[in-house]
Amino acid sequence: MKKVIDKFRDFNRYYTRVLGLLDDHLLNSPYSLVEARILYEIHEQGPVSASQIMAEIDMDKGYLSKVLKQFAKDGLISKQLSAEDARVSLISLTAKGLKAYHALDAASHQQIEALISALSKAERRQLVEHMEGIRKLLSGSTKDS
Amino acid sequence: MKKVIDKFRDFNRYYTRVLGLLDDHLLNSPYSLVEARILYEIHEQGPVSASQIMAEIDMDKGYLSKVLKQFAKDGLISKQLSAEDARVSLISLTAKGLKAYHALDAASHQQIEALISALSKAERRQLVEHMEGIRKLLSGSTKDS
DNA sequence: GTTAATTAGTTGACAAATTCAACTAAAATT
DNA sequence: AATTTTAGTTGAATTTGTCAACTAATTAAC
Repeated sequence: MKKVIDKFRDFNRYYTRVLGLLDDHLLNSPYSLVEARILYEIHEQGPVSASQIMAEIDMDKGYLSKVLKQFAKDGLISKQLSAEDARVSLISLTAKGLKAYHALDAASHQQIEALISALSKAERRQLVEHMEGIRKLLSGSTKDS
Repeated sequence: MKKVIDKFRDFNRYYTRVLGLLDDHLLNSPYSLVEARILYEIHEQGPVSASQIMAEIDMDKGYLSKVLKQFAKDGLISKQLSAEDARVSLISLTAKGLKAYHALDAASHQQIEALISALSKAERRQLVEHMEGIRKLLSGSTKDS
């Protein structure tokens, strides 16, 4: 009988693969994983600073800066200087950015839908319970470092 | 009340972060994520072909070839031509490779241990049940494409 | 309230990771 | 025997990510 930690690690390998399969699909889009995630955060958090994005997604600030620069160049986002702190720009999605986000969102949604298509209502409820259970058990250990 | 798919996606974002934190720790080692995973597969599957590794980890064969080349150069693996099929080499860990694997394995083990250190026995059992529950519910949908 | 230390973000140079297509050689198919 | 497929390699190119140095603004210290 395997120990808890080994089972945990088995699951991590398994779920890494699930996430990989889901992400693959995203490759029909012109956006990388991180780009998609950044668009998501901007959409989610309304006008948001680069620092706030960094707090959500762990990534190098230099790299983030470059991705945002490209987004701006592509007309996906707009920046507005913060009134309280002139160092920070608050970033929002433009109409074009919102459209890009929606496309990614819809694709991702469909992916998951396909993944759970065979599950009954009860099974879907169980699935979500398992996910929330894991999160509950691990939270406290995964607070922002 | 959020729908199942949205909760699924929430969990994916959450768990991506958990995996990211765990992987971070691995950065004290001289090996990248994929390298660690490849070492794991070689250890797990005994003498194994590059193709078999590719079946487990989804990655470009050219890239895998290069990583394996470097492993060989570093003395972590040895190759032996397959008796049945002269195109394939069967890869094994050398003593040095095994040592490298064990170091990674121990570090990863400790990481998880730290993550669940606050959990009681019952909670750990629940955690594993949730993980196995997810896997059971999703398997069939996640067969090799 | 001027100096020092932090913080937000940018930039360029660089290194690492990944992709891709062309290639060799062996095996399987027709 | 000729063709196609499969395993693996290689080099060139791109993408991705890191790092340190930098500017400008804010906060803390004295």
